Amino acid sequence: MSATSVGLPRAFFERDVVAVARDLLGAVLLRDGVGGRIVETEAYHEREAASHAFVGPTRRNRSLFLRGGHLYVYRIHQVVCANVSCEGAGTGAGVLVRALAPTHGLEQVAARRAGAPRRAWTDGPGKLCRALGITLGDDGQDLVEAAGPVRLVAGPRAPDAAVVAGPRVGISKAVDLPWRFRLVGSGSTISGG
DNA sequence: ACGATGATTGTCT
DNA sequence: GACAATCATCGTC
Repeated sequence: MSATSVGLPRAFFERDVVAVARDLLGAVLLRDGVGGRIVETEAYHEREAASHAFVGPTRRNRSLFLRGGHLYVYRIHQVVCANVSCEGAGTGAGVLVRALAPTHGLEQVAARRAGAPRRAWTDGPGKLCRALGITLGDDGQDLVEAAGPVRLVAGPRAPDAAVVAGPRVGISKAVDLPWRFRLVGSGSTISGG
């Protein structure tokens, strides 16, 4: 409920997708006031094979090609995951939000993740979407103009010492790119996950 | 119209 | 750590 909550500007997203993925650590993702601090992200770009945008625009991935700052929500297996589009219009690039630390609307989060231990409430891309109530209906929303229920609020910049970069997980192509970023607490062990 | 394919999660060992 | 569930999307016939 801070009066200083500031939505991230368009220019933040219209940059190299890898830089945005790193800088998104610490930002707060909310849906209807429920959400938390982003602690893990991954960058995807149309020029590498692991990206949904690699094959060019399709009905499903079209949001990735919108100019930076739009939401791309897709379904995989039985789950929904959320990205934020980056770079310019026509370029398929986006940051996958892989994990966050709940800070707002804890009751809602707990209710939606009933049955899961607290540590597993929002530690995966599908889990956090369920916890926040993000659905396919949120696909294509513009986060900068905040016309929809999803908001992305700036946080203090994560110090480099607290950021760990490594290979992305859950993919079979372009596995060597170190485009996964995690925010780790002081004293935390760095494990590949 | 048909078949292969996942940017995952939960469960079992 | 390994493995199956499960279905919309996408390319091909």
